[in-house]
This record gives sequence, structure tokens and C-alpha cells, in this order.
Amino acid sequence: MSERVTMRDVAAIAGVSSATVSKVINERPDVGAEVRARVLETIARLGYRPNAVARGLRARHTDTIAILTDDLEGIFTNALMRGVEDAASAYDVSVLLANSYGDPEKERRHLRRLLDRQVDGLIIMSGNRVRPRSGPALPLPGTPYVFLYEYGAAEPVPSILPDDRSGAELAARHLIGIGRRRIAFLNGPASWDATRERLDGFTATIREAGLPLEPGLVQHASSWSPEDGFALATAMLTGPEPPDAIFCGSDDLATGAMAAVLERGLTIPGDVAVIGFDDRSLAVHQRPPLSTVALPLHEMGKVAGGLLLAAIQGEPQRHEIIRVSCELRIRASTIGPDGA
Amino acid sequence: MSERVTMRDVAAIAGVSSATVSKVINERPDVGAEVRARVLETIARLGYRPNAVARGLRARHTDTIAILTDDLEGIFTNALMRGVEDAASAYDVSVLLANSYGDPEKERRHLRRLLDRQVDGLIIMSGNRVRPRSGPALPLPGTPYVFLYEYGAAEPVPSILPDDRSGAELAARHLIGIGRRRIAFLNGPASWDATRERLDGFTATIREAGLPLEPGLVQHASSWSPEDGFALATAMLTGPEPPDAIFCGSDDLATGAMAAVLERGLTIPGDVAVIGFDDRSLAVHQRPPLSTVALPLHEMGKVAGGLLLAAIQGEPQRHEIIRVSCELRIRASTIGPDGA
DNA sequence: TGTCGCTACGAAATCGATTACGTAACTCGG
DNA sequence: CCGAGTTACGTAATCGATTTCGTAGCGACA
Repeated sequence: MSERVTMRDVAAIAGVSSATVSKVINERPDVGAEVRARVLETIARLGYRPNAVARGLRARHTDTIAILTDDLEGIFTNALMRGVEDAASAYDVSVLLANSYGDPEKERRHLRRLLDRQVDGLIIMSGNRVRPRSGPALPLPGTPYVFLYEYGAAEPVPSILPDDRSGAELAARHLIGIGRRRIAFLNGPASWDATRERLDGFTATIREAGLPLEPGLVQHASSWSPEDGFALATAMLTGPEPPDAIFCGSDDLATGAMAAVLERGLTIPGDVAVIGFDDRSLAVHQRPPLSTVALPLHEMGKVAGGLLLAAIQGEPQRHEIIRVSCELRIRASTIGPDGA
Repeated sequence: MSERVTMRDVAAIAGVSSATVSKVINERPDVGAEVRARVLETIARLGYRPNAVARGLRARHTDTIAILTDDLEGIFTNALMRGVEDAASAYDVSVLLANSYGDPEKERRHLRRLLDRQVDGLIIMSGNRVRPRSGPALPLPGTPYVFLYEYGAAEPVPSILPDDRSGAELAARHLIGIGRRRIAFLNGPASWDATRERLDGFTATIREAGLPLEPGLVQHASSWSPEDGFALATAMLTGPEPPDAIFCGSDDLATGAMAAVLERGLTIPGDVAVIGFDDRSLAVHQRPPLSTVALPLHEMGKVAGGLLLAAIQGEPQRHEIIRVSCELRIRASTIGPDGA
């Protein structure tokens, strides 16, 4: 229970007023070199640290932004948050994480608390409450916010998304480039916006190359799970003309698809090349290691953080959807020892 | 930039003093029913929310605790944090997450910031700075803290760990129970405390059952990766007397081990039963689904949160290592269609 | 009726910083 | 040598709540 040393203590010992100490800390110009040195020395000697709560009260900003997410497993949040932190650390702003785990009530509570806590801005990865399906949206009084990895936001604020369409194009072109002719797309659930955009990119590229695009080659799974990937891939492979490449909507789907290929005694990538989407860490540990289209999570976070910080500094916010390019990660499931 | 409504506004409109408003909010007894109702009505009508920063300054507590972690991937942190949040929500305390991603400098900065921010307590899952290998530990002035999932803490504070020893016993007994006689232990790196404890539990159980315990049956991997699991399991299986069961130190190791078993044309669990440790989400998606010893992450978080909150309420802290029991999750890799 | 004890409320200090403003001391040109 | 301008520091208000303490009003009781 040792009493913390306050600014007054420093001032008294250094023989100046607390206003001067404050000026030294905030590096204001109107303080002499001699006094500054004495104050600095006293601060160091006493181990003084400013009380951020008191500072926040008076200064009317807390140098804190928050991420509001509902990512159950925290799979994507980690990388996204790291990007945001990288952007924020340049401004000496710290980042809070509030996870509702998909519970709207929790989300509401979190949002209220964050606002009570006077965060300077919000990154929203969870739109249940802010843009609810029904009922009024929670007002965000004067607090800037941006959407991150949230499809379909209509507010007049930036919204940062991966470039799903061009990501799918990347995958398709890669498979075409290694000589595949019957390329299947094992897409995610049709209800997701991302799958539609990826479908567009895939279809355009395949059509452009003059390759077949039969209904059987393009399927929507009903979830993103490996189990669904296994089931759908098995169905594709048992058809009359099986594909020689499968582009999967997620690494999990691809994991299941690879199991299906191997179980039928076919080789990867010799008989069937497989490529995923996301680049989750499991991708590299697959046998064979899974080629994939990497989601630019870190970069997306950086962009979101940068825009939010700019908005906090007073820059006007426009409504724009910012697409961040995906990156192709080529591994052994498309170019392997038994391939090409 | 709409000015936020303050307590004074509420007081003025309700025709009372701000002291009274404060009392209503904090549910103090000395306020009449009639006035209370009027204040409450005014608060609701104006949409007033108390400013947590101002409150924290005067009340000298912020109703906030923080988790300091260095978990790069955030694999365990998510579940742990959820446990902490569950414990904290009963006290209406919110939980901050600070991740150093293994960078000691970042950890130092986070810790300083959290203390500046006057958090009421800390859960430490990252001991670099608090108990550094070299150099002085950062003092935590009057702020209670507990260690969570941190081996080898020597401070006079509680330290919450999984019961690794009995977890290993659980696995060994299960394998014995399904009739296996040559049980191998593909343990994690020997430098980790947990592996030693698991080894103790495993050895004791096997010895007690009178089963063989040759050096070849007990191996340490040099990492926790599937690749190492694959390599070591392959070595075990190509020996003169291959095991009929493999207990792996992590689900990742087990994933590699299963691949090794299958690649040699053996069946799981028919020829070789495989069981892991951790119960990461990938376990259930394996083919076959992986039996495993589940780390009680959620419960550990709850215990840690509960103890920290108790300490904040003023209860004295003892130095004790609290072990939380692991749980056996039996799936098809030990009891499957081709097994038993 | 006078006094004691409660109850219910308000005035004002307080938490620990930031900041607008006032003012000595000093500089410098005319 | 004087007045304006600059520099360097201090005084005091302020941020928005909590909390201590004082007191008006009331009922009860002797």
C-alpha cells in the first residue's frame, strides 16, 4: 500500500510548481534548461509516473483505442490486433480488446463500458449492436470508429476488407499456370459476402482462360469445416470427370479436401493440386504443406489503425471500402515433388 | 462533438445536488424514494452515463484488471481470458489484454502503461519482465497479481497451473484400460517444466501396471510441432518392437504421429492408439478424431480471476501453486470402429 | 415544550493531472 | 533610460466524479 508518488511531490522536492513539472513531462517549450534538468532528475530519482486516469480526465483523451470483436476462437483477431497495435504504437496509443464471443448482450455491455472509459476511438469487428438487424443502433457520441473485416457496413466510415475477388483470381491463375485444366472451386457457405466475391473472381479467370466451368466443379459447402471439405471433395472426385485441382474457400476446407484426395489413393499435387484460403498456421503443417491465399490480416489491421488514428486527429472520415490485397503462398500442395 | 451530459446536468434538471445523483447511482441508502425515482428518471431521459475516468480518479479504483501475456499465437490466451472474464463479470470488473508477443521491451511498456492506467490487479502469463532472467524486477506498487499458466514462479502469490502429472496418469490409465501393453510416450521438449511432471505421472502409472518402460518408448521431441511428432513416431514404429499406443505431449505432436502411423499402413486405433494433450480445436477435426487430455484453460482462468479479485478486495495472498485437474476426452483415435 | 436521534439532503474538499492566464525579470531598439 | 516584447515560471481554475461532514427537518420521548 505504498502511496504512489504524485506530481506535487516531484514539484515540492524539485522546488518548482506542479505546472512546471507538467510542462517538462509534456515537453512544452516554455521551461528553462536548468529547471528541466532538475525536474527530470527528480522524476527519475523518485520513480515518478504520471497517473493516466487523472491525465485523461483533464486532457479529455485517453490515448486508448479499442477493438470490439465477436471472434469466438480469436483465430483472426490476433493477427488483426497486431496490425492495429503496430499502427497505434507510432502514436503512443494503446489498444484494448473487447470480445463479445458472439453474444449481443455482452457486446452491448462492452461497448458501453468502453465509451464510459472514454476511449478515443473504436475498431469494430462485430456489428451486432452497432448496426443491429432490428432495434436502434447504439449512438457513438463523437467517438470515431472504423469497420475492420466487416462486410456490408453502410455507415459513412471506412471499412477495411481483404480483396477477396483478386485473391480468388490469384489462386485460379496459379492453378492455370501449373497446367491444370479441370479446376474445381470448393467454396464456403453461399450466405457469406466473401464467398460471392471470390466466386466472381474465380469464374472470371476460368472463363477468360477458356476452361470448363460446369456446375459440378463449383460447389458451396454448408460450413467452413474440414468435415464439409472432405465430404464435398469426395463427391467431386467420384464424379465421371474428376478435377485435377481444387481451390478451397478456407484452409480448413482444404484440409478435409486433401484427406479426401489421399484417401482415394490419389497424389497431391500429382493427380490433384489443392490450394486453400486464409493461411492459418495449420496450412504449413499439412502433409503436404498447403498452398494458400493469405489473408492480409496484419496489413488490414495497420490500415484500420492508421485511419482511425487519423480520424482521431481530426481528419474527416469518408465512407469508403478499402480492399487490401491477398498474397499467394505457394507450397507443396500445388508445386510438389510429384507435381509439375 | 455533441457535449456529453454530465452529472451536474442531471442534478440541475432533477433539482438536486450532484452528490445526491452520485448516491443514487452508487445505490447508497441515504436517499429518499421520491428523489431517487426522479433522479433515475432524469438519468434515463438524458441518457446519462457516468464518466469512468473521473470516477476512477476519485474512487481510486478502476474496476479493471489486466492480463499480461506473451502468447504469440494467442492459442491458449483466448480460453484463459474467457475464464478470467467469467470470474470478473460477477464483480462487474472488466478485463484488459496486453500481449507482448514475446518481446521483453514491449512487455515492459505494457506493464508500465497498465500501472499508469491504475488497473486494480494483474494476471501474469508472461514473466520476462516481472521475474526477468537478469536485471531488476519491475516493482508492482501495491497492485495485486497472480500468475497464470506460468511455471516456476517463486513470488508469494498464487500460481495457477494445470495438473500435468495427473493428466498424464489419466492418459496412461486410459490406454492401459483399453488393453494396450507397449505404451510409448512422445513427450515435448525436456526443457519445459510441464514435460517433466507429465513424465513422472506417466512413468509411475506404467510401472505400477507392470508394463515395459524401455528407453525407446519414452522420447523427448525437440519442439511441439507436428513435424517433430511425425519424425519421432516414425522412428518408434520402425523399431524392433513397435508400440501399440502412443501418448503425445501435445495435439500437434499427435497430429504428426497419426500421420506417421497411417503412412506406414497401420490403423488407428486398431494397430496403434494415439492420444494427445491440450485439446486444441484441431484435435476434433483429425481423422480419426483425436482422443486427448484437455487442458482446463477455462477453469484455470476462472480460478485465477477469482483469486485476483479476492486479493483486490483485501484478502491476504498466500504463495501456493494451485493445480487444476485435466480432463480426458475420449475420441476415435483410442476407441474407434477398428479398435477395442 | 425542549432535546435527542434519525433521515435525507447539500456544500465543499478532493483525486492528480492540464492549461489559461498573470507577472516578474530580462532583452533590446530608439 | 524607457517601453514593448519575450522568456520562464507560478497561481488557480478545471476536468467529472466521490466522499466527508454539516445541518435542516422531523418524530419520539420525557
